[in-house]
Amino acid sequence: MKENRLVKETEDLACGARVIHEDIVELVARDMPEKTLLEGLASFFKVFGDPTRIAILMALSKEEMCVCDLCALLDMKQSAVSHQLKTLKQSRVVRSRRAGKVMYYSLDDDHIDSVLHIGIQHIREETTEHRLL
Amino acid sequence: MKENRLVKETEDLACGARVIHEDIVELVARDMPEKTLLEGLASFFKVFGDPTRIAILMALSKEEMCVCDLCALLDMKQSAVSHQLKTLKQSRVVRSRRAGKVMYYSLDDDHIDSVLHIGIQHIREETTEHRLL
DNA sequence: TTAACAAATGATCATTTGTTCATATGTATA
DNA sequence: TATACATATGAACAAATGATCATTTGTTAA
Repeated sequence: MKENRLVKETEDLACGARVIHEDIVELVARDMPEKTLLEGLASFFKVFGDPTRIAILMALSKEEMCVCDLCALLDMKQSAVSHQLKTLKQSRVVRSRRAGKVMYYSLDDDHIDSVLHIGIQHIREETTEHRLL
Repeated sequence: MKENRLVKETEDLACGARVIHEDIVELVARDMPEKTLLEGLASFFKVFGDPTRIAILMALSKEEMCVCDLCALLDMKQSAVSHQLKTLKQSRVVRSRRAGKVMYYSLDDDHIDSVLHIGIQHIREETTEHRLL
């Protein structure tokens, strides 16, 4: 039976599941990124997962802006904006520069803009597909 | 005073903040995406903000895989994997196809792979910069 | 139809997250 | 130095999230 070559009954896995395609699992396992990279990626993207932060990023993708201007633009408390900017900065998504009392924020590098635009493209194509189907 | 042209003292904003660069705020406000798009983007990216889901996506970026193989690869309970796959599918990040009892999952489109790779690039350059500074 | 199994789902619970309030820093200027 | 202002930060709390357990749904083959 050639099926036996592919199917391995392993009741003793921690997850309690059987492996159906042992070969593929091993192949994929071989070049899975390290846990550190997976976590790094997750916390990088997590930052994009909030509407307020996305709004901030879209704004900064147009212009460098200071905290209180962002407050006005988003109609949000200064504290809330500052907290979010801190999150964004810690993840190196945004950089800041001081000019007297004013702190100016801008996107850290071009990757940020790229990520945003791919997201927008993905969403637009989704809604387009709906029309086609 | 030319400063007065730029500075507008608006104590009556909901956010209680003053606008320092009124012109920039208005400029940026003009082509801010709609709230719907901002929320769409956020929930799209939110999906990338978890190590387990990133692991699943990295795996699927190599090979189409079924649920129990993912369980084995990630050493996770079938239920946990299924729940995450549901999340991924609802956000149209992943698609599924049934073959008998087995459900095969794969990335929804090329955007997903692009997003992942930009993330990886961003992280790599970060660590490179550290060495240079 | 029944047994076996792959996958999905609902409820639960500990943990994380985002906002708010109150307050603290840091900077410029009177 | 004292005051005003731009921003940052800590504590608190409601809301969202992810894993787990138990159970259900859907599919195949005996």
